[in-house]
Amino acid sequence: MPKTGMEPIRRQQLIHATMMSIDEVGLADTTVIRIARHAGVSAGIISHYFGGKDGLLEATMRQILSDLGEAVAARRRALPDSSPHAHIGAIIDGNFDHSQVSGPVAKTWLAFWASSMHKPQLQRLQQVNGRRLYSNLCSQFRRFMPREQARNAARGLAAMIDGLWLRGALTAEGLDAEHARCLAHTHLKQLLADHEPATAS
Amino acid sequence: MPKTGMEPIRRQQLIHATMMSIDEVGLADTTVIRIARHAGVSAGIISHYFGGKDGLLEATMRQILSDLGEAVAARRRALPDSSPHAHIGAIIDGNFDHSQVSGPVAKTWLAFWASSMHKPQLQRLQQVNGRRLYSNLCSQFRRFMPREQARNAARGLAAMIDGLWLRGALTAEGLDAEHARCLAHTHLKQLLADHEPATAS
DNA sequence: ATTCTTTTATTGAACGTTCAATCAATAAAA
DNA sequence: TTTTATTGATTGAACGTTCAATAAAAGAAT
Repeated sequence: MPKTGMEPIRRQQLIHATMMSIDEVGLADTTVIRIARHAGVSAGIISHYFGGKDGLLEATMRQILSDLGEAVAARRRALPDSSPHAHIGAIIDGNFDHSQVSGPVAKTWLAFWASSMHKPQLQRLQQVNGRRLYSNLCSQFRRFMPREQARNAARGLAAMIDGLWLRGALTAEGLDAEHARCLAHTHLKQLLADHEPATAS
Repeated sequence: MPKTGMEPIRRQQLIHATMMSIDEVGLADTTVIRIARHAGVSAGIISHYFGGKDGLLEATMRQILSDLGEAVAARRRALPDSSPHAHIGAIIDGNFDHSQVSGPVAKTWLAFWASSMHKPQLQRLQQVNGRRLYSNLCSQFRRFMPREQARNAARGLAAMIDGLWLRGALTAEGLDAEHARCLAHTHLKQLLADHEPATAS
C-alpha cells in the first residue's frame, strides 16, 4: 500500500514503537524485530529510514528531549507574571508534564539516561538537556540570590526533580505527577521564604 | 595452581571485575569474556561459581546494596547524639560514603537501577533498598513533624539524594561527594529551621 | 478511460557476527 | 589416588544488517 509521503508517518510510528518496546521489556531486550512488530512493519524498514538500530534509538531520545523542552517552553510563555517564582514554577510543571510522565516515556527516558554513560552521541544529548535545566533554574534564582547561593539552589532543585523522576519510573504504580509537583513546589517555597522573611503576605 | 578455598577469593575478584567492566563499557557491552579477562581467569569459571552471568550480576548488585547499608549503619552507630538531625545527617553521609561514590560503583549502581525495571530479581533488591532509605528518613522526621508532613519531607530528601547520585554518575568528572553532601545537609537544615522557628540558637 | 513506465515503499530470507553456556580434558594439591 | 580448581574450544541460539524481489501508487501517453 505504498503511497507517497510515508516517511514522516513511519518515522513517528517507529519511534513510538521503540518506546513501547522499552516500556515492555527494557532497552536490553528491545530488538529491531520487536520494534517492527509493534509498528506493524518489517524489520528492514528501520535501516531504511534510520540507517540502523542506533539511529532509531537516537531519534527516539531526541524526540523525548524535544517534547520535554517544548513542555517547559510553553508554560514559560503563558506565565501569570514574570516573577522568579512563576518562572521556576513553570520549569517544575513542564518537567512533570503529562506528555512526559507516562510509563513508556519515563522508562525510555531512564533507559537512555543509563545508556548515555557509554554512548557518546546519547551523552551529548543528555548533557545538553541537563545543563539546560540547571542554567534555566540558576538564572532565575540569581534574580534574588547571590551567585553561589543561586547555584546551589539550582543544583538542589534540579537534583530533586531528577530524583522524583527516577523514583517514579521505578515504582510499579508509575510516577504520581501531581504529588511530585507538589513536593518540588514545597521545596521552592521554602527556598523563597528563607530568602525574603520580611516580605511575608 | 588450584589450592583449596578459592571460592570466596574468586567470587570477590569476579564481582570486582564486573564493576570495572561496567565502568569501562557499560552493562550492555559487558560480556563474560570481558569480566573474566579483568579477573585474569577464564570465562567458564563464572558459570561454575555463579551459575551463569545473571547470577554474577545479581551478586554484584547485592554487594553494592550491602556495602551501602553498612556505610549508613556504621555512621548511625557512632552518632554524637541521638537527635533526629544527627540521625538524618548520618543517613545522608552514609549515602555519600567514599566506598559508594567512586566511578565504578556509581556507574554500576545506575546501570542496575535502569536494569531493575524489567528484571524481577533486581527489582526486588532495588525496592528493598529504596524503601529502607525512605522509611529510615520518615521515622526520624516523624519525631518532630506530623505524619503526612514527615512523609513528604522524607520523599523530598530521598529524591534529592538519589538525584544527586544520578547527576553525579553522569558527569564526566564523577560525583563530587563533598558538594552533594553539603547540598543535602543545607536542605535538611531548611526543613528543621522551618519547623522549629522559635527554638533559634 | 486504458495501458505502459517510473518511482516510491516494503518485505523477509540469507549472512556473518557475537554471545552465554557447556563439558571433556588437564593439572595441581590433598 | 582422589578431590578440587580451571581451562578453552565447541555449540546452538539470537541479533542487526543487507539486498534482490515485489507490489502499489503516480505520472505519461495513447
